[in-house]
Amino acid sequence: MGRAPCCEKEGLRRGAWSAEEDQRLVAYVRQNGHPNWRALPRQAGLLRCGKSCRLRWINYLRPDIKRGNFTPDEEALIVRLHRELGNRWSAIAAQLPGRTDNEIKNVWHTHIKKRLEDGHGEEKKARKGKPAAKKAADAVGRSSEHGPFLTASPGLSSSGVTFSAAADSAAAVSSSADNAATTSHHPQQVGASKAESSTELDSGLSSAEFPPLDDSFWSSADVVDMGLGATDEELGLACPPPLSSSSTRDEDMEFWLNMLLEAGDMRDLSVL
DNA sequence: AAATGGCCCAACCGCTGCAGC
DNA sequence: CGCTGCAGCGGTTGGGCCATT
Repeated sequence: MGRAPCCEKEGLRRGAWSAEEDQRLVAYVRQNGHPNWRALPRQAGLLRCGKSCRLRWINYLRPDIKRGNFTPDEEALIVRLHRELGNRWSAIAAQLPGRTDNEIKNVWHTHIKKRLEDGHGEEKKARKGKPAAKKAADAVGRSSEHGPFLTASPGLSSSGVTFSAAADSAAAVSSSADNAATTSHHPQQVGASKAESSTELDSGLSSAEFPPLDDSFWSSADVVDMGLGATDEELGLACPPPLSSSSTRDEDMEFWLNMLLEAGDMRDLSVL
């Protein structure tokens, strides 16, 4: 036993990530992928343990993360999957494109569980259930305060679904078919968030030292280069439905469920 | 206007499973 | 076949922010 700690603790930073750290991590992953999380921080010049880097990437910096409120559809799916899978958050997250296990776990504990316990689909009192706009603001606030040069996208759409990662570039690319996360987008909002993000970025960082990522960053080719693994196509998954005003959340959800079903991931589930 | 309480979420901790040797 | 190291997972916590008093 006595397994060695995951990382040498001395001299390593902990706590909230700075914009510079985020940028370093993203830049490094962009160039080299993440074949070895343990070695990554050293190679990337980060004073973090590999675990921390991995978590930050997976839960926050990944380009395909969807942020914002969970839709009723998503929540219903979570409830259903939780009933079947239990606390296997990663398995549940696998059925919710763009959502992380951590996020789902948080939502479960802070919203859904309480509602189920209450028995009537109401969240308690006023504050519970921050207004969507507020939630978005929170995300932005956090992001900008210690945060990610990638602001969590402030462009929270009315559907409550937004798309966070990679301020400029993600916004620019968000309509890309590669981007599994996006389900609805309002260009004007994206534009607004883009402007905000740039401002935050510019004010917080030396652009010379950390030049803004160009729009091509999040393109599929780059993402593949980043070592994120196979593209959806390579994994046997088709791209999500193209965005359109007629595309509904249900359709999107159904699409992904069908894809996963076809891929065999859910063969043993009676979900559908 | 200030104090307090509660909510939310990012991040950490510790354990498990798996692959390589 | 056991050991070791790594990635991944789930539980928990700390701190910021907002609503209420």
